[in-house]
Amino acid sequence: MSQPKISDSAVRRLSLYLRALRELERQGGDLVSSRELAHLCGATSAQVRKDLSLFGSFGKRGRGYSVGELVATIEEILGLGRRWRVALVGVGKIGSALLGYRDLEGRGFDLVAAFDIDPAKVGRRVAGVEVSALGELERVVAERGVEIGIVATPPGAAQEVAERLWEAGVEAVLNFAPVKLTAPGSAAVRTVDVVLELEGLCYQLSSGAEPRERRER
Amino acid sequence: MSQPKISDSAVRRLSLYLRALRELERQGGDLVSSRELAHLCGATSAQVRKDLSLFGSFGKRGRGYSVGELVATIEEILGLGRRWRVALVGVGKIGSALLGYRDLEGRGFDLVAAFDIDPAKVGRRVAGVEVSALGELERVVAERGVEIGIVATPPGAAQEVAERLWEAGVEAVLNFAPVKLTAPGSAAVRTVDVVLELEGLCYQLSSGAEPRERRER
DNA sequence: AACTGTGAAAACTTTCACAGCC
DNA sequence: GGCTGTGAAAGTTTTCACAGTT
Repeated sequence: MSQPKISDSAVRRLSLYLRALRELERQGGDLVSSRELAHLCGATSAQVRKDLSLFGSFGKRGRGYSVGELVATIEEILGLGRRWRVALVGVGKIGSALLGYRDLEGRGFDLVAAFDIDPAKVGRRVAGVEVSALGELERVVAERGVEIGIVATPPGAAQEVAERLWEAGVEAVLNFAPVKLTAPGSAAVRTVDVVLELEGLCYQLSSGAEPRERRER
Repeated sequence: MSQPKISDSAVRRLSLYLRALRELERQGGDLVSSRELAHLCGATSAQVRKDLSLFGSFGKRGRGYSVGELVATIEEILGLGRRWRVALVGVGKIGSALLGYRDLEGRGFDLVAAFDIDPAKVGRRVAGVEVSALGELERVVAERGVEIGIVATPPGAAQEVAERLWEAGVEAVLNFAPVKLTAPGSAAVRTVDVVLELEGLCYQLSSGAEPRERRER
């Protein structure tokens, strides 16, 4: 499965659908229409159907989609049918907040290692994860089979840390440092930048541009 | 200024350009070509020129763009020619990390209030900001002229908190809770969701889809 | 009647390629 | 020669609208 190459925004929407579907499942929902699901996610029904139809026909005409099946299908599409091993580099404020974010586990992500350059932090346990010395990165990443790295270092260190992660075999990096990471061809990178998001909000406030509404008649 | 309505991704790129330009400015850079700037931001030179040309002609043919002028121009476009007053709701792990994130101030955002429902936290100062009771939200937001709200509450409380912020006159919300916020027409909302980003990385890892590279010959 | 799946159309975004200027 | 600014072309994403299914 997962053949078609889909856009970044389609991947984002699939994640949103998944989140809504799990909530429906929890509430005992059985069937859901594209209209309902769209409403829950701020999309349109046509968009929902199109996104899903790229991967197959999962709905029942006249009735809708089975919530349970759709959860399983989207998990499969996104590669979430298994658990992922994650390592965190940089146990500062954001890093600690992430270590304490128990939701990750519930969503299939196991934080199996944490690193910091500060000797005062090394050896401590933060939210159940032992902090290792930065020098141990390569060894620990290999030993624990880390697949995803989270970079939460100061900006000046981020590129180097990311390179060490790639070198050590980590193919995906989630970056919280406000810098552009230059990655080798095959690696996946996403950056979360709070200032950038705030600036986007300012633009909307200043330009008076309504955020284009998606309405469903 | 700021007349043309530009896409969300264009706004994001402008923020990225700005970040790179400030760094260039700090290093004493004087002129920059669209090629260089693109390289620093992971865009293409044509994209940079197009983005900027939507707002006017700021470059000098044959030479490039003045770094200083461009910083000022993009700040103007994004509405960053002034300071913005921000309030945080939810002083948990993420909330505390944000309060401690001194970079916000350097980028024009003043954290002027923080709220929490937990009486044990109310009255404390976190990173120089006093935590107020949630019940005081309306009063404090009005008194301090808050313009942007950050929602860092548990998911169940996020919609209600956001509604109170909108009611109190806050027109922009940055949401860290993993839920879709339903906003009144004119309000601007952005959501930061770590799990969603991780899921996006998993898709790339599993599908083996190379993240389309942007190369400049 | 209700709803999916999907081609076709529309809208939007990015890239190309080159005239014009320094 | 090097670089911007920009129409036109190419590419991508979203929306429409309806045939087909239960």
